[in-house]
Amino acid sequence: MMVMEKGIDSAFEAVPVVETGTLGKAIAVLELVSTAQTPLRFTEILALSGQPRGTLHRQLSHLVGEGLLSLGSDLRYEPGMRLLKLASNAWAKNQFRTVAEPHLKRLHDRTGETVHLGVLHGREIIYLDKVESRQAVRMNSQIGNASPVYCTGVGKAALSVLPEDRLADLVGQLSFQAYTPNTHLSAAALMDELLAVRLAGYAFDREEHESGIRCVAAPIYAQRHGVVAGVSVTGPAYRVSMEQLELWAASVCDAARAIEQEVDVRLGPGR
Amino acid sequence: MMVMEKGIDSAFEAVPVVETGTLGKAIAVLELVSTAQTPLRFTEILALSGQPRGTLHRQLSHLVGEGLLSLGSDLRYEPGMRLLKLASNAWAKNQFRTVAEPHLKRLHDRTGETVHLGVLHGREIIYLDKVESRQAVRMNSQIGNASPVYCTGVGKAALSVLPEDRLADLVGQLSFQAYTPNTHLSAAALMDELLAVRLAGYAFDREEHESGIRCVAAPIYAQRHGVVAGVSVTGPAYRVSMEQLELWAASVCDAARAIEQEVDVRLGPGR
DNA sequence: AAATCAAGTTCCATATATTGGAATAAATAA
DNA sequence: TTATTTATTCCAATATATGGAACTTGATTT
Repeated sequence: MMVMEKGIDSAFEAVPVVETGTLGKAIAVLELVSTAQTPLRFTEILALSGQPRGTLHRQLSHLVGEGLLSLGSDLRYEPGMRLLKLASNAWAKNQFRTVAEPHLKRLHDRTGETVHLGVLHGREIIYLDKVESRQAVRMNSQIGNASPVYCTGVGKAALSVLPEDRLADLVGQLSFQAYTPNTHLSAAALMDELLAVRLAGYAFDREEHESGIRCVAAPIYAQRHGVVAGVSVTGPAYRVSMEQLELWAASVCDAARAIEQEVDVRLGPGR
Repeated sequence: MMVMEKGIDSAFEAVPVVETGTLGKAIAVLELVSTAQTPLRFTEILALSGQPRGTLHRQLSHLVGEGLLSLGSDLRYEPGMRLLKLASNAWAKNQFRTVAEPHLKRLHDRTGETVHLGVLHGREIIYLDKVESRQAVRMNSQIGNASPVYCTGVGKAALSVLPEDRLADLVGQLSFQAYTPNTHLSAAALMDELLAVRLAGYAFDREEHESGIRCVAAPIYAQRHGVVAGVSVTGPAYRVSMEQLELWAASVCDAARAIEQEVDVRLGPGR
């Protein structure tokens, strides 16, 4: 039943490959409610989840009892505060993030643009940290945010260092969506670009995820820690030319390599 | 078995009052790992959790399978990326936060100091949002962070609007810790101050949680939504005098009342 | 190398919690 | 009021979790 070697699974699989029992079903309900655009009523969840009434009712009451969901007086379920608390802990103590932090700052000092740190989780990139020029818009909006691998700089950088078989697996499971006119829409197109990324050692996002936003990213492969990740420098197209990004590529790669090394030193042999 | 009226439970109880079955036990393990200062090995968790070996092993494997924990190649368990993703969704879509946001910004514009929005969850305050002057230090550190009710401005403000019986319950369960020389250390002392807070309509934090940090806070009681919360303006003692805070109190109260009203309008009758 | 020890994993009969259909109750509308 | 939708509770059947013990694995010592 355990099909993967232990340890390095986290970066590759989000959807359970192992049995997760009743917990898995409960978390599926949690995800459903937490992904919904607006608080849901019992019947709506019933329809979406496909669970039997009695079962769903108990699952929800358990989730509410744990503070993972909250039930308003209007009988609508929405994500609970405990999720924030758990995640806050997770984020604050994350060793990979802690190690990377100063390097992100330095990269930001050099470029003056927004720096992202994202890790590969299943078929998505989850942003772990961000250093922003000024607090222009919402500052936290990005952290914990999940974005597609195939149209973000960090995503393509991360993919470029995956072992061949893992990559094939993952790309096979992707479904492509045209966020902008520049978004890659086929596995073939993506694989083609990954070839170029592997040669250069860094990846661009040429307004593929969001019009008017481009970035340059470099991969971080912390094998021992089972982390496949990436750093990027992002900016608005009107201010940051592709030539500029090209010039920054070296710095981004430096930062990535520095993080990689420090992670290996700090979390590697010692642990 | 259900002892509380439905709907308004979320703000008052964090620890399960209802049975939460196997989910509860799994989440307890998750919390344990996620609260630890450093990634834990199986045996350490075994000792801390008090569960039998076989049981714990399965719980952990389910949590890992769901991406809530991750297991490194060094056989240490640490919080998984999925927590961040779930929380990010929860935060981004939180209606209370969304409604409050512009009011927080306005309050920040008026005062120039850091503005916090925190909600009462069980015996703690969980920070839901923050508007900061400049990105001095870590900007995200505060969101999702849990702080004691008895020594934060937001905490005392929130307590001041709780119904008598709920308040008694909650205060009875507190255990006090001296974060600074100014921290209240007894239920009596806290209740005394709450009396004053109720009269004034706002609360101070006189360097009770962190030396050199003071704030003024006002309560938000969104009954319909089952939310007890608070807004605050926080600053370093060297720059912000108590007199200054006193002057800001009116603005803070205005913001709180505005949020209260808008929540009632937007989430109240319509839903 | 072999032996020892510690840490992690699997096994399986038993106990228990989950399951899910159906009945009930509560809220809302006609 | 009655009708109707929606939420909650009930309970026998069943699947899942439980937990002690056996087993593996890997490191350390003799």
